[in-house]
Amino acid sequence: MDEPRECPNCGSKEYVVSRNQELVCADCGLVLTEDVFDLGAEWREFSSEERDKRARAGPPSTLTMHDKGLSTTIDWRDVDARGHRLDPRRRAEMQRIRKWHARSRVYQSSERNLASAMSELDRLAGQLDLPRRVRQTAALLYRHALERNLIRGRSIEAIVAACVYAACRRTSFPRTLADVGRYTRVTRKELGRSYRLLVRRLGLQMPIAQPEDFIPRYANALRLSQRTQARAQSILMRARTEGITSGKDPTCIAAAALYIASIMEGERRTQREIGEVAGVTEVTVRNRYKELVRKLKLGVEV
DNA sequence: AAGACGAAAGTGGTTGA
DNA sequence: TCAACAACTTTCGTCTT
Repeated sequence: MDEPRECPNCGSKEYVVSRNQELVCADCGLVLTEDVFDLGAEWREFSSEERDKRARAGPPSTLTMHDKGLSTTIDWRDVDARGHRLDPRRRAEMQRIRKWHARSRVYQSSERNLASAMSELDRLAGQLDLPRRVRQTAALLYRHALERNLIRGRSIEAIVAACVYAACRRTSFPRTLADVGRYTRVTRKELGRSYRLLVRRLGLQMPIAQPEDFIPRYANALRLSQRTQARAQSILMRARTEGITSGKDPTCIAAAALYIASIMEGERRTQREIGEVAGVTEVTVRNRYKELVRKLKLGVEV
């Protein structure tokens, strides 16, 4: 079976897991892997003293070994297999074993939680096309949530989705709650609740989403030119100085600005097309764009 | 035929008593 | 906790291209 590997650089067998889930040599800092979860072994949880005290028996529990390995339970009664009482010496030993057993289970359960959470995170992030930095932010948030015991009693899926959304917000990578919700079984309501919980309990402060953030993504989906994008951006800038943007759904504003820009630049898209990529109805695109035209006095011949 | 339009009624979330 | 409220959606009939 696998012994903890030696660091190829300095020979140390001590490792730490860095913030972004990389396995790092504790002595020289060499990064050994970027994906610690694939190792499947829990030995990295043993700190130096612990490892000396604990002799390993059996293989490392892998992620696929759901309830095997260490998770056998130990009877609380101080009797042996034949039902005879144990002598005090044996009893003390059993106490010790139970204690460690319980501790290892705590590790295991949080490890297992983390493992399934990370695979869910990966799946969700993949569907949403999230870049690495957003995924890492999400993973970090999840770890914090786990440390703060926010997961217990809630579904992993919900918290993961909330972390993903929060990560998008934090990194100003524009995905809406609805976008995230689209790829998870978690209901919108539950997702929103989890997200608020996360923000509150982790003391996060979020930059509010700006309409501008959504322009590139929508424009891309609609195959609109850079000129049109720039035009939309400048419309939004003016809208902001006029104070029209506050209180409205930023995606709606972005959609409306793009609609106007597409007409001005001669690459008209229908209200429906734009509404579709922005996830709003044609009616709302219309209302917002009418408002923009009126308040900004834009000369758009329709 | 498809898109744009606007009115009216309905929905889910926020706010403030 | 409840009601009022604003933003947004749905639906639908009509007008424009």
